[in-house]
Amino acid sequence: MNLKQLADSLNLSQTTVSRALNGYPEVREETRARVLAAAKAAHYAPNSRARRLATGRAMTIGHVIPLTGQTEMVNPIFADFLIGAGEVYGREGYDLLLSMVTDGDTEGAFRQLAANGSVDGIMVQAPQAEDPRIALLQELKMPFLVHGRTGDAKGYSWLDIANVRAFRRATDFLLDLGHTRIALINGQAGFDFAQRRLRGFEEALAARGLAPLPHLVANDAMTESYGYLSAAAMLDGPEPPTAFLASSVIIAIGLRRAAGERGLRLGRDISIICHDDELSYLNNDVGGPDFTATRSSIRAAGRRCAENLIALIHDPEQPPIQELWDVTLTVGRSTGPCPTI
Amino acid sequence: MNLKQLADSLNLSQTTVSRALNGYPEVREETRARVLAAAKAAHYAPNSRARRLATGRAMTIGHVIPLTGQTEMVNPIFADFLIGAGEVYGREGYDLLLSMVTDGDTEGAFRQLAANGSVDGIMVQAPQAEDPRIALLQELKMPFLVHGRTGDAKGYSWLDIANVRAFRRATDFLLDLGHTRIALINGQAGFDFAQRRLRGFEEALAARGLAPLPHLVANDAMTESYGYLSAAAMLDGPEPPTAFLASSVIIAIGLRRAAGERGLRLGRDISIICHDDELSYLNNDVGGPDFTATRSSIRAAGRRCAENLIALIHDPEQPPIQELWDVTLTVGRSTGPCPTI
DNA sequence: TTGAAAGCGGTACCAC
DNA sequence: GTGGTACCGCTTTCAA
Repeated sequence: MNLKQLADSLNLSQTTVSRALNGYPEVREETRARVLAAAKAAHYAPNSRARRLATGRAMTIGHVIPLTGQTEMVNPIFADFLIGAGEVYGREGYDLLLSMVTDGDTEGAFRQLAANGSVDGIMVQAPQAEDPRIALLQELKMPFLVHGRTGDAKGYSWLDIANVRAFRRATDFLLDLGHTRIALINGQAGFDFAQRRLRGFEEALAARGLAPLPHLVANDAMTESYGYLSAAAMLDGPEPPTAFLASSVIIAIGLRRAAGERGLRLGRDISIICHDDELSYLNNDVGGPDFTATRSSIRAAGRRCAENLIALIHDPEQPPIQELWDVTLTVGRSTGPCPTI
Repeated sequence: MNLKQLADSLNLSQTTVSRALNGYPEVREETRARVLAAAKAAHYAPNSRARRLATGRAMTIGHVIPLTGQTEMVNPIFADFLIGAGEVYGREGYDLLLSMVTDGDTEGAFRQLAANGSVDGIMVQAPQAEDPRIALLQELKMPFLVHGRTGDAKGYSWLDIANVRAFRRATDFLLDLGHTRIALINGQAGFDFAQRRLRGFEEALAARGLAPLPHLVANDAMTESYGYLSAAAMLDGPEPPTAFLASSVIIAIGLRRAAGERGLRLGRDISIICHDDELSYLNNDVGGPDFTATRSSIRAAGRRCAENLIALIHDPEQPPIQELWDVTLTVGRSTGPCPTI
């Protein structure tokens, strides 16, 4: 059943039926009711391909995932962000186009999406401190929103958390408890967020005349085994840390395993503050059951990014959206307070 | 730049240019070369919206993710399967449409996708033993492929692993080591895979005159905390298990933590066999660094499912594709052999 | 080997 | 309020 057939069956023109279906005001209410009833009865649904061609809009938003080696996006974060964004897209009538780039040619993928008009906008995740994707998307005049920022965060739209502030505060918290040997298990150094988190860490230490201990700072792709291995090495090495600051839940899972194996109980023998990217979450026990809090905050981040990207698509001329989220420091959710030294 | 403009600039018809670009044989090679060169120079890319309308194909495959409560798909598996499938789709010129269903109305989502023609096929994941999605998609005449099976696996296409065999073999392995108190940390009982895995477990035990110990069998959504809590309870309770059979890496992560906290070393004090869904993986230490093996096998599953779904879309009349993957039992990858009793 | 023209199924402008 | 009709940009007969 297509529009023409529906219109014929009602003895109306396609125009009128289309207007009735799309809520245009100039249709008589009685007519609209008839049309709606007939459409429902016939299980009519407008062909999205035709509609897209006619309107010139793809009603689709692209998420492009680079799959090259280390830089690859980490699982839990990736999935939950996607889910949050997907919820909003669905609600707003947009489809989510997920594009995997395996050959490292993200640039080509963007150009392709722009040239063949299959998306109305693109979500950019995990920006590097200097990220060529920004300039490219600007050149392509493709609406986009970045989750996170580059070092120079001017002239484009992004949503990010206040990484420096979050890590300064978390470090302060641990310092207040008397810790002096605090380890920072950070993400890969190229990512902007990792640089900002390090800065927050350094600033808090500097304010008390301290500096990061080189053997207690690690950078790598945020995985469980990285958390485990780096924590194990630090705990077994000289001058082991008395507290950890983990850059992600996934790291903290490994970290928690290393601590557990050594009989160190969280919140008593050792402090772990886990930051979770995104809407933000900071605690000392890596979340309650199933990381529910973390997962839902990441989803919330996905939702807010999606909402803002859609706003940008609807009005590309608006000034850049730039929103900084502050982090909530939640402590002792299930393991009690962090230990003092 | 569209086809008409490109054709005009070459003093050719749209027809010829289209044919040249799409590799039709009746174009003179010289003409084709001219067209190709001009298209490249002009950065021409056919408008996908127009092409989809004209061909009647969406060149898109839908993955529908239900987000209702417990049944929700577990993160790592979800993401890696998606990545594997996405690789293949991209290579074959298909887009991946990801649709989140938040209100529980998966049926409505399927009907919508079918009616408005925005996908050419649908990938179905995590089927229940009896799953209404199968009949619905058949009724809608929408090509689909199921990763996993229902209890009655007839009349539709699926790829699945040999769950019964895998769990029988894993249980046998543990029994051969002398274990008698083996715990099974399984997925939710409604899922077909959980039922088959239980069956394999039971069969292996029965062959030696044993039966599952009720206090050592657990069913729930496969999460880290579920693995942790159920293992902790069993280890601290009466008649603790000497070996675990975990239904997923994510469970095994939690399980490993519980063991670690109690000073039990894997492969020495306790045996853990972790099964990973999908293409399949079975070992005693939950995979090497970063679960690389597990993740890549799940991706491989995604790839194979995608390839088969595309084959099905290209020829919907072919007999159902039904493929059973056998599992490899890998032991002692990094922690040595499993302990004998 | 090439071209003219009729779709594909909607949307939206312009009359009435 | 309703209808006629010209697109949207490409594919695909059918003719030449």
